[in-house]
Amino acid sequence: MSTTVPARRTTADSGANEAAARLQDTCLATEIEFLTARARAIGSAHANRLLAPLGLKVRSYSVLALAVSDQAPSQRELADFLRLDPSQVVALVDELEKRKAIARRPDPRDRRSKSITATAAGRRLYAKAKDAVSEAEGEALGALSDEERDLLRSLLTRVAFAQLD
Amino acid sequence: MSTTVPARRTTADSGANEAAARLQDTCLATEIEFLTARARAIGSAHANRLLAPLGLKVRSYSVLALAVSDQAPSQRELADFLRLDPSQVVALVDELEKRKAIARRPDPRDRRSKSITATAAGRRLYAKAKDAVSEAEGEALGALSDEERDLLRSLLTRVAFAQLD
DNA sequence: TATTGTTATACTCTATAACTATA
DNA sequence: TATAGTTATAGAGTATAACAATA
Repeated sequence: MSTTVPARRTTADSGANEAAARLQDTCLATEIEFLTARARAIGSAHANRLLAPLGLKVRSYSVLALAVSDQAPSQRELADFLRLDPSQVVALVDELEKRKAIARRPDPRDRRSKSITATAAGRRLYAKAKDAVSEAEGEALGALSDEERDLLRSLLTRVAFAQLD
Repeated sequence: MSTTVPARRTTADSGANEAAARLQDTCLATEIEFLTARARAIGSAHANRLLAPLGLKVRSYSVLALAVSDQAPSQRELADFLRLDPSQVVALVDELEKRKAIARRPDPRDRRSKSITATAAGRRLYAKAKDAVSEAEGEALGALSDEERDLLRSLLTRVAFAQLD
């Protein structure tokens, strides 16, 4: 299948792979910014595909996951943590509330603020969704060993939470 | 500044950081998918901010970077490599061509295809843009040593180019 | 006066289908 | 018949400003 003849395509697939191999020698392909973007595009495509049967996407899944935690975050805290605008969180919370997966509770200590918590149905939904996301992560990280995944996780954690702004 | 009293906010900043610290204990915060998305959001925000004075964003910068390489990629190859739809590449190439930074050249071996190459002005623009992106990468990866950055780069490369689909 | 949640709005990004010209 | 580039369009994601309730 491979050849030393200078770049002559046979099928669409091999052509694309040849081109990708050539372009991997460019400066751009060594930039962590670019690699992160490409890894995320691949990862969220996998996750969205496996979450679709549950009526979720990575963003609504993320809100649900934080609602299931015992932290009872406010919408503002969700927005900061997920790097979303507060107005986007409104829409995501609306959607999950309409599905009876989460509930808004007024915070007695600050009545402007609303704590987001999961319902029993929301916790059941999350259990399935978490399995789907685990499977997606397995697909996306198939090239790495368990130890390498742990290493990647710890490096990314330090980048993702470097300044907590 | 810190206290052992249970979660009582003083300023907006410390409140956000306290919440972020609490939410870092959740399951979601250990998912590589989530960490990758957050790292990318931070990284591209830095890069877009520093590229703005040059009239570029991360996507147009990426097209320019590949045009500057000696690979003379086709638009289809750009789309595959950058994980963009071919119709999006049309708009990006249009924009950079209008600025005289890149040029479309018909491929003599396949007249359907157009090779994308940078002009002299495009190479000068790229030189400045690359500095901006390097600075952005420095800001985003300040928490990591050089060795750790190399390690992160090699792990992400294997994830980003696992199957070359 | 400042902040939380909310609404409205616009802009960017992404995905899809159809068309043309070549192969 | 299939592919590269193009156009058009719709949908998803993102950013901004303004408002009411509360601090």
